[in-house]
Amino acid sequence: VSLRHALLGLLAREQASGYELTAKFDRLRRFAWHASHSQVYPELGLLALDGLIEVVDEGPRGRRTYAITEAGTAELRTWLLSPGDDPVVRNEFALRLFLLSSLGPEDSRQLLTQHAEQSAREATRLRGLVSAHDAAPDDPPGLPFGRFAAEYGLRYYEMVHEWARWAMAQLDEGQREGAPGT
Amino acid sequence: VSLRHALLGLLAREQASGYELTAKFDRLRRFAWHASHSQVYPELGLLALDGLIEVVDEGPRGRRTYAITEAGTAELRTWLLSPGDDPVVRNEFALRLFLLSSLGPEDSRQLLTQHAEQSAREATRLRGLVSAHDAAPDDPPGLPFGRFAAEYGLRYYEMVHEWARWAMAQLDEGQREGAPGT
DNA sequence: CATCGCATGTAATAGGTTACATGATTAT
DNA sequence: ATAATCATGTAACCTATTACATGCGATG
Repeated sequence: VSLRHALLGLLAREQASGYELTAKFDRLRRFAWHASHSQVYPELGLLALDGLIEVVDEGPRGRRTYAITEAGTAELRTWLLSPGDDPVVRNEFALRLFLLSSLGPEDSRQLLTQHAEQSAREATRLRGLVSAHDAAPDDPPGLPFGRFAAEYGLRYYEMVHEWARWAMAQLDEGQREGAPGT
Repeated sequence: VSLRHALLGLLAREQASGYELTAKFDRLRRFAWHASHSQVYPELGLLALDGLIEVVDEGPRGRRTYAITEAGTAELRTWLLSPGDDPVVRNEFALRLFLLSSLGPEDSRQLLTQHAEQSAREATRLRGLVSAHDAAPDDPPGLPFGRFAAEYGLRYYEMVHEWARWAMAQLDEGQREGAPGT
């Protein structure tokens, strides 16, 4: 049940309302996790019942700001430091990359080109955010999710880009010989 | 509904039974997708009903081997070549990495060390498989999921490893100054 | 005073995991 | 014989998405 721990982790950084947490998930979605508000609100209620978080402020339109409690911090720490069984990743983008060799070489090349461009765009976007941040480390805004996370995202998309270019080169080579190694 | 397309993609490479497809998902799980047999078998039934796959062989203990049909190939191609909306990734490993700055610097360093080692191990394992494959490209076995996929996995874990080392260096630097930039 | 964004909630449906259940073949 | 692996299926439960529903507060 990672949603619990994701919420605890977000609240450990800073207190927030369900609405804000939902927005944070929107920025996490391309890298690690996602949850919609219909999942967030009930789970916040349960976490509060369990004493892992608490309401620390009530604002304008029914807004409740939650903060992590000591018990919550302990629970989060335990989870983060526990080994964690072998990872299960769900990544439709990667799935498409893996299945691409089911296509003919022309289709594959088209797809790879598309993915190479897409990942390059993402990388460029993140590079911009990162260098803006490094120039003026404005603590709250700017970066999607903290400096470490941004660096991770940047390196991830750079990696995908390089991989796609490599794969295209492989295709070209295969073309000139025989079977294009699956 | 990506399960359908994942199954179509796997069957496009080669015909297989539900049992074999389930095993393939086990090898895909750390990179792209997963499904258990209780999901696979019913979905194969539906795909067959829709004429996207068909039974081409019946073996020993009720074993049915499926193959993709022309309609299935067309459907897969359409899906693969369609742009695909912005990716949603679910990756508990990455989630842990992102939340790590919620911890104190000592805990963070411990976690990063752990992750650096884990990703190094994975990278080494894949590097072994890849070079064995490149030496003797035995088509069916050896690689977890094809040469392109193995390369992707390898580069992914190398990237995570480098990132973890970079993050640790950042921590050290932050230590010597003030706040460790989130 | 109208529209947009903030803010929360619930219900219906779909997707996915775990547990239960069965039995045939192969290897030891 | 016995155990391990192959092979499928279903039921119960949990997780997650989409749709429905409501209303306050700020901005133009």
